Amino acid sequence: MQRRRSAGPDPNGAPARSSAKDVARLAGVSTATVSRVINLPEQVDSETRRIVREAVAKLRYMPHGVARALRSHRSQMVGAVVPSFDYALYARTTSAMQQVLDAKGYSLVLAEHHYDLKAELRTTEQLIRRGVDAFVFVGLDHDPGLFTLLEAYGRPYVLTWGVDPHQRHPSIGFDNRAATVELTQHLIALGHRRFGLLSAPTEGNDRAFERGAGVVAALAQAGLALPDAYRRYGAISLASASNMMHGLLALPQRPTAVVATNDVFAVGGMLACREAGVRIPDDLSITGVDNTDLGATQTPGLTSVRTPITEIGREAAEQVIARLEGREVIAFRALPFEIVRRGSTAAPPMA
Amino acid sequence: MQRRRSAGPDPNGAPARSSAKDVARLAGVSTATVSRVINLPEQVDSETRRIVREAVAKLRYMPHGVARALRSHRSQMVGAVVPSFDYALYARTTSAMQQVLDAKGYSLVLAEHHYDLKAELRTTEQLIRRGVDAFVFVGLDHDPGLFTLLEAYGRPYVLTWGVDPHQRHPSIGFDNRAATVELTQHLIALGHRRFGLLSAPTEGNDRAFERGAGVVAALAQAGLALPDAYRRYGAISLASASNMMHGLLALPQRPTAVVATNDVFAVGGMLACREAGVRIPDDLSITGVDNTDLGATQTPGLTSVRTPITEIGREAAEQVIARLEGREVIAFRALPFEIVRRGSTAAPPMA
DNA sequence: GACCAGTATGTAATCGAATACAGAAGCTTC
DNA sequence: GAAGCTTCTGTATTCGATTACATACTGGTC
Repeated sequence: MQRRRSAGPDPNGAPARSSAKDVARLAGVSTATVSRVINLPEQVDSETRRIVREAVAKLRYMPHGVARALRSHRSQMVGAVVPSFDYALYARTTSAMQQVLDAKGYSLVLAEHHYDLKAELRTTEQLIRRGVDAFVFVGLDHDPGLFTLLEAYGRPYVLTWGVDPHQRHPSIGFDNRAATVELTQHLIALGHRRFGLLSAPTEGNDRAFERGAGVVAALAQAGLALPDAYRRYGAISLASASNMMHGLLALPQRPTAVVATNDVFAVGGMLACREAGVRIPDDLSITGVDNTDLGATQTPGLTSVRTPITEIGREAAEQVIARLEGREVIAFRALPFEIVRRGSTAAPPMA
Repeated sequence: MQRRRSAGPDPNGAPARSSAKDVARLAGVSTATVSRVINLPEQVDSETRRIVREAVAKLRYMPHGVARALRSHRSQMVGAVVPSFDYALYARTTSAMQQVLDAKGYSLVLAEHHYDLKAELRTTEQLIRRGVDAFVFVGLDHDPGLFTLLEAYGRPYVLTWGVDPHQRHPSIGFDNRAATVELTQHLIALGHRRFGLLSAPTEGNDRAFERGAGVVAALAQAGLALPDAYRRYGAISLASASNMMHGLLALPQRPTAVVATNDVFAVGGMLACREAGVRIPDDLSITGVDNTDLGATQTPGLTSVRTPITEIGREAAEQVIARLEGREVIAFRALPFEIVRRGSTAAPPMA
C-alpha cells in the first residue's frame, strides 16, 4: 500500500510550531523561566515576565499539552463514560459538564458503553492510558474491576444519576426509587389498582432497577402486587417500548395504569395505545421519568418526574475538578426531583 | 489553603504503574524490543514476542499514551467540535462517530461552541494544544482563522452537515437547500400560497441559511414571495419557536403553511398552535427537518425530512481516520435525504 | 572463504515541557 | 562587613515511550 509522505499531524508544509525554547531564545531567558511565566507567574520578576509574554505573543506560542502532561502527570482532560448518547438525557448532562470543564480549562473526553459494563471497563482503561485525569460515570452499578483500576491509577471519579447508599463512592444524583414511589402513589390515589411496568433490563442498570423497585414498593404498601406478566423489559427505544406496551394491552386483564421508567418508554407506550385505539387517559394512564420535551409535547402531555439533568452534569464536573485540585468536597449529593402532572394520568375507567 | 498530600492522578498509595522498562527487565530484552512487540510485532522473532507478551500480561502493562504521543506526534484522539449537545441531532451524530472511532482505537474529545465561531476557534486551539490529531466540525461556516490554524498544525479535518460547493474543504453532508425546496414544493402542490418560516439566526450557520434559502427559492419559482414579517428567527428551543409562531399567528393575514428549519422549531410551532386553538393541519400545515422522534410522535405526526444523521457521523469518523493514516479518500460526499409525509401537512383551508 | 542481504536486537537520542537544585544578586540585621 | 534571607534565574534531569542508527548473527552465493 502506497503511503504519501505524511498526511498526519506533522506534515511537510506546516510551519514548525514554536516551542518554549524559541520563546526563551527570543526573550533572552532560559526555558525554565518561560515555563514559570506560564505556570507560576508571581515567581518571576515583572519586567522579565513582560518580555517573555511579548515573546510568547510574537511567536504565537502555545504550550505543548502532551509534553506538559508527560512531565506533570496532568493532562487537564476529564472523561465522561456514559451508557449511550442516543438517549437525549445523557447528552444534556454531558453538555452541562462540558461547559463547566471548558470554563475551568479542562477538556472533555467522551465514551459510550451501550450498557455493557465490561465495555465500560475496557474503555476506561483506554482513557487512562491516554492520560485522562478524572472520570464521571453514570449509575452506581459497575464492574468491580473498574474501581480497582481507578484506585490503582489514582484517578478521581464521581458516579452520577444515583446516590450510593453505602457511601463507598462519591456520587451525585437523586433517589430513583423515591421518584417512582411518588408517581405510583399518585396513580393509586387516582384509583388505579392494576398496574403495568415498562423498564430497561435491570442487570447492571441501577437506575432501572431502583425505578422498578419503587413501583413495586409503593404497590406493596397499598396491598397491591405487580405480577410478572405486567412487567416488561426491553431496549430504550420507541419501537421496543411500543412492542412491550402491545404485550400489556393483550393481557386478559389489561392494566389501567402503566409506569414507564423513563419518558422514551412512556412515549413508545403512548404510540402503541394510539395504534390500538386505547385512549389516554380515559382508558389508561401512563407516566414517564425525566420530563423530557419528547414527553411534555405529546397529546396529552406526559406526567413525568423532573430530574436534575443539568445540575447533575454541572455538579459532577465541579466535583471531579475539586478532587483533582485536592480540595475537599461533599461526596454524596442527593438532588431534588419533582412530579410534573400532565394529561396522561387520570382516574381509571369505570369497571 | 491547605492541600492534602496528593489527591491527583499520581497519589501516595497507588501501586506504581509498570513501564516498558519493567517489561523489558522481566523479559530480558531492551525497551526498544518491547516497543516493537507492541507497534511492529512482525519485526520481532516469534519466540521473543511470546516472552515479551507474557511479561506484558504479568505486569498488566499499558503503554503510556502521553509519552507515546509526545514522541510519535500521534495521540489517537479525534476532536468533535459541535454547536450544541442539547439538540439531540448532534448527539446522535457524535454517537455514531464515537462508535467508529472506538472500533479503530481512537478516542473522541468533545467540545461545544454554542453557535459562536470565535469560541469554536478558541476551543479548537485548545484541543490542538492537547494533542488532538484530527477534527470533525459541523457546518461549512467557520472563522477563517480556523482553517489557518488547522493548516499550520497539519491537522486533518472534515466538515459535516453540508457539502462545500467550492470543494475547498472536505465535507460530508447533504444538500440542505434542496431539502427545504422539496418540502416547500410539496406544500405548494397542496395549494398553499401564504408561507411562514421559522429559522435559527443564519449568521455563521450555513445549515439554517441554506434551508431558509430553499424555501425562498421554491416560492420564487412558483411566483410567490416570503415577506420579512413572515420570517422569524430565534434560538433552537421549543419556547423560542413557540414565541415565533405566536408572532406569525398574530399577523393580519396569517400563513397557511409554515416551514421550520428543524423539528424543534416545528414542534414549538405546533405547541403555539395548540395554545392558540389553530388546528393542524386543517387551519395550518407545518413541516420540520431532521425527522426526529420528537416530531414523529406528535399528534398529528410532523412532516419532515429524514436527514442522514448517523451516516454523517460514521462517514466523518472514517474520513478523518483515513486521512490520519494517509489514505486517499472521497472528499466531498452528498448523502441522500428523503421527505417523510405525516399528518401535519394537508391542503390549506378554503378561503 | 569473502561478500552481501536479511533478520533480530540493542544503544542512545529525542519529543517539549516541568521542576529539583544550585547559584547569583540584593537587602537586612547585628 | 559577615551572615542569613529573599528573590530571581539558570542548569540539568526527568517524564516514558518511539525510532534512527549501529551491531551481531545467519544463510546463501560465487
